Amino acid sequence: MPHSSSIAESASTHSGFGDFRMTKQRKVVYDVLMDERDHPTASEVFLRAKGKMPGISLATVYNCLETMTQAGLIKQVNVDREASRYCPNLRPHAHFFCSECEQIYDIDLRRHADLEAAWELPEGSRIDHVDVAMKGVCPKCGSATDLSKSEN
Amino acid sequence: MPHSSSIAESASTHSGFGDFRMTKQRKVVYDVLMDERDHPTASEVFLRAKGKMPGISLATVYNCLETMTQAGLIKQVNVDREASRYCPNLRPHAHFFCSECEQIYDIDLRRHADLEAAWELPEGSRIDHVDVAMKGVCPKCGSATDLSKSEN
DNA sequence: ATTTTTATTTAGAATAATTCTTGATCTCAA
DNA sequence: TTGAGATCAAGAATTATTCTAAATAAAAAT
Ligand SMILES: [Mn+2]
Ligand SMILES: [Mn+2]
Ligand SMILES: [Zn+2]
Ligand SMILES: [Zn+2]
Repeated sequence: MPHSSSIAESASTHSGFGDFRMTKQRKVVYDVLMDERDHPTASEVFLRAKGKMPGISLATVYNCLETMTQAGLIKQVNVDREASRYCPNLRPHAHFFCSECEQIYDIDLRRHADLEAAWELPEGSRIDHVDVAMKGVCPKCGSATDLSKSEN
Repeated sequence: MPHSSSIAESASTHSGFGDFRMTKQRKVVYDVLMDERDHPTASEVFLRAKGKMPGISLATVYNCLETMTQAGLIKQVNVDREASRYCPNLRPHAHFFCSECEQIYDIDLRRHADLEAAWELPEGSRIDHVDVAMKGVCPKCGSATDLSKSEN
């Protein structure tokens, strides 16, 4: 048996595809997302990936992010019309976007919380996916802003 | 007293701005959204607006949608990376996107439902806005699909 | 091991939604 | 009426993303 076996090393296992290959490039892109779980954009992933594999191209980064999203290994996260960001956290979670530091934070669902119960869904709707995005100010920026506002 | 007084006829009243003018073009764009509350894109609004005001330009439609969004008269709705759609429904509501008919439906919040309670928000977070988007199949398409699937 | 097939990578061109620029036109208020 | 600021309009520019086509790499078949 060879060395470590992470989720990223088993190929077609996790996808809905019969043929998803965890290539060197895809591994690098996946590792970039796992290294810093800060929801980078494709361009940011590209820059970081070049550190590990100088020859990789932006097109390939886009390809990898696309196929891995399709395969369900990562998630694409959209905030308004900004560039898509990517997230390797597969638990169901919401995203909190701090408008001060422009960081995106993962927000976990409370146990037993029923998301769909809060909504007046028409009878017979089939829900495949629920996307929750919150905007505001994170605790760190909130206290910093409070201080700068009181000193005037 | 002249004719009807809708929300769209009072100018700076509803905005955070000191100077928002409800111009002829903005009224046309607003009325397009009110006429068919189906979340059209900017291009769709443009086509419909030309019916009421042939000389209007796409740039102006974009400008109107932008300023009216800023003013809080309408909402911008984003589904994935697709073109933004626009919605004049100011009540807090979620959006349901049917992947069959590609229609967007407004989903109202149940009374007394507490959206933020479902999430493990870090202490001290300030939430300004919560965005909920659901994807699936609407009742109409759901039953239609069932029939076409069983006849084979 | 060699060939064949298929998937993937890559660079650059193309696309599409949106934003920007600039000058004309309109509106408000002095 | 006149001047300042707001808005409109046409087209250029931007930007994230997708597409294209040829080269490369990996898997399967021989
Ligand atoms: Mn996330
Ligand atoms: Mn709506
Ligand atoms: Zn912050
Ligand atoms: Zn439908």
